[in-house]
Amino acid sequence: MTEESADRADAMFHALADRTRRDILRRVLAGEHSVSALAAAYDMSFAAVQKHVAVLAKAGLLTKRRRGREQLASGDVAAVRSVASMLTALEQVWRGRIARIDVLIAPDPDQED
Amino acid sequence: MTEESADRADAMFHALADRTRRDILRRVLAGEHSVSALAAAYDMSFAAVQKHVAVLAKAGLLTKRRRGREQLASGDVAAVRSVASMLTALEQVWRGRIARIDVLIAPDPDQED
DNA sequence: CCAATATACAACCGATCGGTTGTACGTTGT
DNA sequence: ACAACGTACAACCGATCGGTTGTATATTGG
Repeated sequence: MTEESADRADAMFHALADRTRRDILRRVLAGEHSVSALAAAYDMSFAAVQKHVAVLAKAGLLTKRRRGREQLASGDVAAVRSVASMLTALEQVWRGRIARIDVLIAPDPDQED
Repeated sequence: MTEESADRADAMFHALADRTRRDILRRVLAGEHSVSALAAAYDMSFAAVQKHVAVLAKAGLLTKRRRGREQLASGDVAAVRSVASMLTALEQVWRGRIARIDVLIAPDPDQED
């Protein structure tokens, strides 16, 4: 379970670690856009943008719904908030120096301490 | 300097997109730790941990100070907050459904990100 | 002085990344 | 009916990633 949430965190931060994807996320948080409408905004191939959208979708940061031949993407604000809350948890560690509840904050990789 | 802030954002999200680095960051936010003290906590080589620390340092998420032959790492909570504020900005885009696409493309330089 | 400690960094390796082109397939409008 | 559109995916490529080992350089303690 902690392993899964770590996988999810990895995927979300990775998805956000690319400026094109952050820009796409901004657009789909503002409103629904088809993949081709998104692709038109960038100086790269349709396939490249489609892959960026897929990365964001896999991370749960956006969802897609079909409308005819189009695929409409919408940003998932709850997922964005969940990333923000991870950072808030880190900030709380700093604030309180609560080193003892470390399991709550970050699912530890295999270490023996 | 939109390009530089995007570079910084790339570096920060990338640094956070690895569970070992998130765990290291959590530890150094809780208090100063030498690189070797950190390395002792993980089932990987010292060099691997040292590189993770370097990635976090390059992203500005931690700072190092020398104490004799040791290098003490501390988490930079301001940097963590700056990442959180990027997500808050995204959430605001969702909340307001900002229709001004031009603002999304060219963020005004006097805003904090 | 000398051995142990702490760090840094280079070289290497397999895996993944971010991009490309090409192909396939369902949907739509005329 | 059928050409154009929208999407998905595979194969490929150079670059980067996350790890390793090995070496170099300070610094410390006995």
